[in-house]
Amino acid sequence: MLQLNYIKENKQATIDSLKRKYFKNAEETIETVLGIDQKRRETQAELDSTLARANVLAKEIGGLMKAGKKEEAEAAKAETAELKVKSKALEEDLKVSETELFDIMVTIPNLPHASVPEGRTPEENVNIFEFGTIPTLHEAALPHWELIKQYDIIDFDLGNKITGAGFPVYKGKGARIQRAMINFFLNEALAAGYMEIQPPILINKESGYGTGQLPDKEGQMYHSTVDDLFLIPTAEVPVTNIYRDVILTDNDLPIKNAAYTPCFRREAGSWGAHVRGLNRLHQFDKIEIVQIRKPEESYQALDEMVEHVKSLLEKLELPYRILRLCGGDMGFTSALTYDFEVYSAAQKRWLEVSSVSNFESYQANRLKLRYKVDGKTQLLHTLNGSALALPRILASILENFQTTEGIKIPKVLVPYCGFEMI
RNA sequence: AGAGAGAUGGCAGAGUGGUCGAAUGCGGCGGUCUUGAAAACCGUUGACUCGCAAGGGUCCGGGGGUUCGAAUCCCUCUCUCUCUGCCA
Repeated sequence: MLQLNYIKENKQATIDSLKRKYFKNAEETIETVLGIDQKRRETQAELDSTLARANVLAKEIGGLMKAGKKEEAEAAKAETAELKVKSKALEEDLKVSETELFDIMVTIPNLPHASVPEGRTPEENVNIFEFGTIPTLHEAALPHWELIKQYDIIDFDLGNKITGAGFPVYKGKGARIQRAMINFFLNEALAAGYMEIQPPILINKESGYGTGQLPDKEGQMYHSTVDDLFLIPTAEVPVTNIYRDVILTDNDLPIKNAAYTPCFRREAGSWGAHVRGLNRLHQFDKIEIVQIRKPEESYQALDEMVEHVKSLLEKLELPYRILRLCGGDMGFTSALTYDFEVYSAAQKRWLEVSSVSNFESYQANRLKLRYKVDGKTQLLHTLNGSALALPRILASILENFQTTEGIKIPKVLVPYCGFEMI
């Protein structure tokens, strides 16, 4: 959620920024917000003075009763009765204004950082970095969904039998390479100064609201209705919510957490050739890195996270590129996002394997995540990124490293796997 | 799942109708003392919100009620703990 004070003080800049994110009706929305806020404050001022008067009277009545001045006490009582009716009505009004305001505020996306490129569609994202060379494969090279069958390492039919589409079963070397990647990614995060966290993978509603999955994106999460809990779509949710309703001190900062979890996404309405095999799943594994920083340090932290993800992909010897997302393609809550894409040689496609974002104070405002500076509380900045999501990394390893003799394992993973070839 | 107990500030823990945003202890911060530290002592220390300010309002798990007045009484919901049962 944006900060109301910022909007008040930077009305035109807010509107202009929202347009860069292709937010519809920016002017009207901001006007409405300011109008409701104005009314809200007027109502509150009146309510406060009504209550103040009632408080004074209540104290007086106590004194009058003790002094035995019954008549005066009764007169005061009559006045409080009136005040009570008035304050009740004002409270109702205030509640209405607050609800209206909140309902609009949650529909307003975060404002893009100055460096976010103009643009509406994924084609307008800006390629800012490329690494590695795209491998030339032998003639009989196959896409990963054929390779996994040939080597019998991932079984979609079996997953289908046990659960349903999008829940693969990893077998033998398939399972072992998964475990190897998890350990590799976690160890790299540890070496980069992140503290490892093992969070719950079911979350309650409050947590869903905290990071913005609720109220809108309810349909994307699996819901356990008996207990009203949701399966996490990403470790970002439980890890960031550790810091919900928290006031940190200087000594606590910076916070750098890394967590491996399975992730669950219903992804309603997605189908087609682009989602074959490992390209899109209902359950997958991911290592997520989360940082909580002081506002003045958050962009430096973002760069640091980008460097971390770069080093992972380079150690895995995968060709990749980094895109700076344009305003129209960026997520609702993000101020600046870098997407990492790995080239998957047999599919001849770039696959998104990581998304690294700075949310500035947008999430923190809803989470009430603050810290103390000079005795004042101030919102912190939250950042997160995948480091990394497993399925598409595995897909590109399988495709890019296939040879006529088998699939080579990237050197860095060999000690973790215990084998060099599939 | 059954029975009981409970939910108060960063933590522990008093408070059972007005003078309570709340004793006390711990922790934190500042200071005295000390070469420095510890100890001791003194002071200070909740959040949100309206207001230029002075100052005001709200918050004792959530919601509702009784009352001139509620942390305190009533209703309700949620959660936690203990015992019993089940279980990795």
